[in-house]
Amino acid sequence: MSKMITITEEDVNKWHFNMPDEMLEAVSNRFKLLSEPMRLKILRTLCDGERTVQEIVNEVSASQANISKHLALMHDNGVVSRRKEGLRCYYRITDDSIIYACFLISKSVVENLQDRLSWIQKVNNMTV
Amino acid sequence: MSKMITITEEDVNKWHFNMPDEMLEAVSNRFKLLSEPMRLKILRTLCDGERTVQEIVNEVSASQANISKHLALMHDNGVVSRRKEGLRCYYRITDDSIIYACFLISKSVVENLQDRLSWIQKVNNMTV
DNA sequence: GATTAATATGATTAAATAACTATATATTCT
DNA sequence: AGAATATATAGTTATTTAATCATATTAATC
Repeated sequence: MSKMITITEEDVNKWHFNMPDEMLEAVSNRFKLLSEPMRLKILRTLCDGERTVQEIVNEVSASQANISKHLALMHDNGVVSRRKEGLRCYYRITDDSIIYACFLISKSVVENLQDRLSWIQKVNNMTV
Repeated sequence: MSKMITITEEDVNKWHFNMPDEMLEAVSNRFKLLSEPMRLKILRTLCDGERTVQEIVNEVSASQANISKHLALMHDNGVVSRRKEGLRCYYRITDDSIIYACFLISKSVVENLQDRLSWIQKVNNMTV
């Protein structure tokens, strides 16, 4: 049986009833970390397991300084963890819920696009 | 039985293997929408069901112009939908996955905080 | 048709930040 | 010790954007 996660309606109710404003600040901050394509690229790479900075630099083809800053930012916020081994520094995703959230948002974005597409097609059928 | 959602490891694998760079752009954009405390406040309000602009303005105590702009932005991106009725405009969350994602991210943030707290406590026990 | 109410939109300003360049800090190897 | 390698960090610049104020649009009511 494969690893999986289940979210119930109660969970969500708990979320929106108990979430104080200060907490929203922290949550928005976490979302902000996920709102850069470059950081998502890095996370996509790390989905497979830990990687050194150089490996990430090669996979996403960006400057070393840039990647390093993004990793530092995500590390400071607990999104990724690191492990030093000699000269290398291995980064990994701290918590799988990040990836689950990425999946959910992707799904939502795709469904949105599909809705718009089908709407456009309907309009086309009407006017042609 | 309450409504619920389940995400498997295969879903996630599908995500990170099939996600092209252009899609990452769209996903990061969606995350960006969720990265403002004010917009999260609005969404938290909408969790209960549809609300007029005025109702939201009252609940989150911000200016009408500000709320209206945030709603317009989220509407343009398909995060919220709207329904006009006379002078009023009712907004609602388009897709529940948004809320599920909020829940996941909140959970991740809370767990992060707890980890740090327990670490601090360990250090305290050592030095006291 | 003028007035009022609800919502949306333009223009401006201040703050945040991604990318870049150059440089610094380890750590390993000779 | 010194060279080479991997990673991190300042400092700068350009871009984005949230909030605000003023105004415009739209719909209901008198």
